[in-house]
Amino acid sequence: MSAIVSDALGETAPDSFGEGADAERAPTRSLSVADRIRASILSGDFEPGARLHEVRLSERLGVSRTPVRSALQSLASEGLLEYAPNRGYSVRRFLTSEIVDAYEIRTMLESLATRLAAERGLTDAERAVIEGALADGDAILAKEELEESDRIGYGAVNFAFHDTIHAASRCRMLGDMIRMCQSVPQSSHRNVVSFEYLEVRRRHEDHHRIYDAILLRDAYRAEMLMREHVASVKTGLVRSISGRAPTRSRR
Amino acid sequence: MSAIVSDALGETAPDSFGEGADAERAPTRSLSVADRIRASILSGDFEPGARLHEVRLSERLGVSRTPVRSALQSLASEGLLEYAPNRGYSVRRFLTSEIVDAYEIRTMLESLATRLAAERGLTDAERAVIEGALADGDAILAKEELEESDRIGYGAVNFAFHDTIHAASRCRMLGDMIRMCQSVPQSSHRNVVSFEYLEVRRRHEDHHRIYDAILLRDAYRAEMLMREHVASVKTGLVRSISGRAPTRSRR
DNA sequence: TGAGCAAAAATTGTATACATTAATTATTGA
DNA sequence: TCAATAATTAATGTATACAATTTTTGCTCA
Repeated sequence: MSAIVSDALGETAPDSFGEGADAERAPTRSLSVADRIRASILSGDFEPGARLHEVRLSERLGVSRTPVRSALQSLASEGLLEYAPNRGYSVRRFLTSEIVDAYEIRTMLESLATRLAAERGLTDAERAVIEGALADGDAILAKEELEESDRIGYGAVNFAFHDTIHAASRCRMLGDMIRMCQSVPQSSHRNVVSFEYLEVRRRHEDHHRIYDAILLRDAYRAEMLMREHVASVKTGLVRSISGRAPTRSRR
Repeated sequence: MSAIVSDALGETAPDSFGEGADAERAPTRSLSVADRIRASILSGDFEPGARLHEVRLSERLGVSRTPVRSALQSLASEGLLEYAPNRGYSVRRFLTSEIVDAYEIRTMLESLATRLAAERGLTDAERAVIEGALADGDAILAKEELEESDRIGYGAVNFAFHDTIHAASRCRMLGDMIRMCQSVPQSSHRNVVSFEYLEVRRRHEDHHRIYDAILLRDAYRAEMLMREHVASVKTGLVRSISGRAPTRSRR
């Protein structure tokens, strides 16, 4: 992987609860604890719906309940946990419909981010990261077939590409919202849903076209390309959720 | 105003810090305090950028720092406050560009919500609320001119219409995100930016058309109508920000 | 045996004391 | 007089004790 891309990733090792140097660098215990619990949840340490007991977490993490409570509140506001007054926090359950809906939302948000990035232009650093990601992806695909081990590598490429566009939109709120969408299972850019060679190559070609459109400042084309790009991933996901139609949220 | 609409509004009186029956009903102090501080900020009690000292707030509200801290964290995650580690919370400043960007985002989110509402259909109660709002708006506009006192009334109508569509999208995340957009100054549905008769009438006609499209389950037309509807409000806002182009965020 | 209820335990919510960091003021030196 | 720095003040961060609520347990009674 190009050094530029791996730098841009921040490379948070999935140190589930083992206080990585990363977490230790956080300015307060509350933030560090939030990072550690988040990583733990995303790596699947807790079942969906599982309660997170404040005392147990505080003992396990070696801090008092205060920073734990603060961290849990943060994670709930990120959409990772559910909160009920006097009953604490639990890992959020996602209905299939919510996962699909999150893709609908992301389709709109990412295409908007791409339009704004095209309108506002890229910095030199951002161009370098994207070009690195595109080159890395080209290299992975040059083999004409994909191994399971390429999943992580291409996941990083995919993440770097999209994340840099989010940053280039120069709109913090947009980045925050896209991050919320990504806390939904199977919706992270690191997770490449369908991993067949032709699918991945097609999506990588999309990346090239989107980047070209951004460089040419063709905001409308960039927006539409990204919309189709994300929407096609959603379609793939829906198809992969077996044959049955996505279940609708009850009420 | 029709009873149905005013019911649907929940009518949170702007009781800046006076613990309304509403806040008192909250299950925990943290939540009640958050409600009271939020109302206080939105009613303009604090300058943008003003620090919110935990001790002063806790004294003023008659609670300890614990629920105040929890409330401040909530408000920061809503986008109303800014947080810096070891330096506390302050009222978020919005650049003009951020206000405009929030409208761009809302345009996408609200049009998506409208499409989903059309696809998924309305409950009887939702139809009743919207029809009430439309009738109330018709009544206000029947006079062929608007007084300043109509601002609040039409604001309520506007809010009821949009809020019901958000609910009908059956997508909590979408509602949350639209709420984040509305914490941006001048971006609440209650705030009717331009209040000239012809402008308001045009927008109210939009409401009628959007509702028709939803009833007919014409998802694409409903989406596009809402997109244009919100975008036109944005355009009006940009025009009203005097002649100069909206300032771009630095960096 | 099971439903209903009461007591106990466990868990979250709040207050407060202390620790740590940032901001302010005072002091020293040139 | 001003700049740099030390001492002080004030603010936030954390730990812990207590209060209120929820959940569990075990009992009673039909």
